[in-house]
Amino acid sequence: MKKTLTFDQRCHALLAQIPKGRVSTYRELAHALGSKAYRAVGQAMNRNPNLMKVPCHRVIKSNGEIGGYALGADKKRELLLEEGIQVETNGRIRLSKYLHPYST
DNA sequence: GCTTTGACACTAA
DNA sequence: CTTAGTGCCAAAG
Repeated sequence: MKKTLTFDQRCHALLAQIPKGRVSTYRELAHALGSKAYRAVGQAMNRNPNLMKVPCHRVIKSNGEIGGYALGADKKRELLLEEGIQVETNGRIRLSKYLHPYST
């Protein structure tokens, strides 16, 4: 039995901690892992970890923009609205209000 | 084991 | 505000 958890897997783990109606950013996520692999974090999502298991749609850019999504950024925006997350007319999200604070 | 690929971040102009 | 360029890291080829 080995863990050898890949960077991606660790991202999924943190992602799973994000409650509904809350979001996180690629930067925060990477920072929580003690890395600056902002890009790698996104990679983990794009590789479709488990859309049913990991709330990939709750991860946005550090500047508040929606960012991308494997199923389309538009779809992602819908999901976020479903979560009760308001999106500014400029297509941005107020991080100061929805950003999930990690325990670490 | 080096090269390519990205759902990003940051700075400068 | 936008555009362009550079830096960053891990996974896949």
